[in-house]
Amino acid sequence: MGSRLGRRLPVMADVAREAGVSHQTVSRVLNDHPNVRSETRARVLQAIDKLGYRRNLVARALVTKRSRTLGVVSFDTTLYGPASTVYGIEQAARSAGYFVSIVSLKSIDPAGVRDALDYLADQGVDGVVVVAPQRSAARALADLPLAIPTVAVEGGQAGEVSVVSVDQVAGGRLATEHLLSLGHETVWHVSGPSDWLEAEGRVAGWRAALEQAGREAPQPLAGDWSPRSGYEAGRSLARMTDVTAVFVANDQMALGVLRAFTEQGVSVPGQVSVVGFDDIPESAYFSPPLTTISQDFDAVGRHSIEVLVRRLEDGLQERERLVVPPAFVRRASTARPPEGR
Amino acid sequence: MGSRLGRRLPVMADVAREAGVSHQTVSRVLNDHPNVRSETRARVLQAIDKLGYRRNLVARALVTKRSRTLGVVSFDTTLYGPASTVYGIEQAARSAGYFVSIVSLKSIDPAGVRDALDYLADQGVDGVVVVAPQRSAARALADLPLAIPTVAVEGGQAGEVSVVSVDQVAGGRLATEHLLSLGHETVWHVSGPSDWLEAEGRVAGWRAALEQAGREAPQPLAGDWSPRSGYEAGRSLARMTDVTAVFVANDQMALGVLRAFTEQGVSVPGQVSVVGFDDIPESAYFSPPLTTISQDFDAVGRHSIEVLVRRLEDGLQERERLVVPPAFVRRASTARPPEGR
DNA sequence: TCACTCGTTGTTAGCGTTAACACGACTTGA
DNA sequence: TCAAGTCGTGTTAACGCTAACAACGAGTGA
Repeated sequence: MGSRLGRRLPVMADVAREAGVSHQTVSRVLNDHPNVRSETRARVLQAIDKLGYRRNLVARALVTKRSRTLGVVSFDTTLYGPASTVYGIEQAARSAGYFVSIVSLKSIDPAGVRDALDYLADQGVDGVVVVAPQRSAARALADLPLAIPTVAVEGGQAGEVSVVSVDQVAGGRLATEHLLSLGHETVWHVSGPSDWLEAEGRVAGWRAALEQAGREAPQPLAGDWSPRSGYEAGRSLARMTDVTAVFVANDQMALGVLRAFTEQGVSVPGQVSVVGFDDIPESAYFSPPLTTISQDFDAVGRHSIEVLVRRLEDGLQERERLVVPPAFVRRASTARPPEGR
Repeated sequence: MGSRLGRRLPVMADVAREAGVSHQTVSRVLNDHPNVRSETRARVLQAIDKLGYRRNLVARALVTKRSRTLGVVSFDTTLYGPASTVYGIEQAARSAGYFVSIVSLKSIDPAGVRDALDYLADQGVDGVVVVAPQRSAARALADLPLAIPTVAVEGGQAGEVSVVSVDQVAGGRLATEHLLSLGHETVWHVSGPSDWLEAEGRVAGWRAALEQAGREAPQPLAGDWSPRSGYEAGRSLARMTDVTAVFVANDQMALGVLRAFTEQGVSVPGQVSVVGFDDIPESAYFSPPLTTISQDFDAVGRHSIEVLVRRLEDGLQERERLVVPPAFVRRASTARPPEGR
């Protein structure tokens, strides 16, 4: 298969010689140029096949100034959300004919984002998707002089970049309205870290739903997305006798909340109802199975590539914003409030 | 910042002109060539800074025939294990000065692996890490005529490729021995899909530990890593009155098992003890917190890059195999067996 | 018949870098 | 003092591809 050791890989000129044409004709065949006689084309293709020739994309990139590589900058791809988004991005990019080069950041300070973009720019990527869920990252992106077409995922409002995101506010609303509709007087909230845009959006949705129903919004408890922080919030909540419904900003923290409630003998959903966010694969098997809000990460990834490719290939200039709606998933962690609590 | 619109990016010749030297001298400065007068070097650096020059890595790759890009082929990076491994790989590669290009496969048939490698080869990667946890993928890899230096993660024995993996057999042993040491008569097993090498290794470790203790190995129940399949296995186990200890091949399935036991009124660890595998971030907050085996995915990722870079830069030819030991994590899902069961 | 167009192919000139070699100015040692 | 290094630098030629243009024969309309 063209790997006879010690021989150098065939180049276009070798194919040309084999087919008895010029290397430019080979190039034309490879690039589907219309003006090539079909007989010639066949001869070239046969030579390509015989020699096991593969076009050198680096040389091609040098002359065309396009590498057909997209960069992805993301924060901790170990987390379910980012991992799923990046997965969606990668699938979409590949099927659009682009390679994907990834940088995943431990901490997402503005300098980190800047460095990552420089790094990718050096590599010669044609465009970049930045998964920038923190406000600071989004701001950094907005302030940067962007030499390369860029799309932000969950990237806030500012700046010139296009943004694709899940409607977090709607998600927070959905969760809260569900609990209110079951008859709960009010809904408590365990939020994500305050500099995360997603956390902010969910808080806003929760607050809006309460306000609309004319209910008082209790002080939210702040977590950091980890089950551990949910557990701590859960211990606090278990001590308060007037809590009957909690909207937790992600499923992992909800797991911690459930754990704390179990330990304290608070029954879910008997005494307290709990709603999570994300719909991770595990949440259907929590005890009890978790009612939650699902985000279509895959769609987010796909859309971000669509937007980017539109800009790259059709030369679209105006900035786009695309919002993916979340979905409500009813399971067993929510019920009507208890009679006498 | 060198981004004055409408002007083309500066190239080496521009820097050379600015500094009053030849472009080759600029190249020497950039590549830390020793024979450059320090005064000249300073002048060049100043010109680089003034023009905001950045070296074109594509042109460089064309002439050096090395792209400083590594490819990663992985199966479903949405799963915690692969995601963490890929994360470790990416970090290690970047700090070794390599870019990382990712292909994540939905299904990992041999043709898929082959295509992914071809695809990356076209892009001009210098080396590849294949996360190949299925036997079929490992076999495909072993059979392939590998034009590019390749390292397999969890890749089995065959072929010429170097392999980095976690010692799954030791993990299975650890889990089983722990349960036996608590006084359980025997240990049941919920395994992963049979074509996964990891599943196979865990089964082998479990079987070996039982054999060594002179116990009968019950028929293992086969799952597919999902909480759902664990739940189903759990329902079967709950019905059998002689089960007091279960080793589940991953934490997600263990979650399903716990859920089934809870539903059937089987108390954990009161009546049945459960051990998982992986130590995902959630498992400390399961009900009860899960005793499990932790795998250092990060170390696996790092080692795979070390092996690859050794081959790339020091020209090492012999194939290496590196095994990372798993660790036992005791939590609250295991206890002595009940008296009269 | 001639001028013109069109389809097909070849020739030449880059893209921006590094490698290889050439060359003069110094040093060094006999 | 001269042959033989070193050092610092410049010149030229690739790397493998595409873009731009040139060339040529065949068809077309006047």
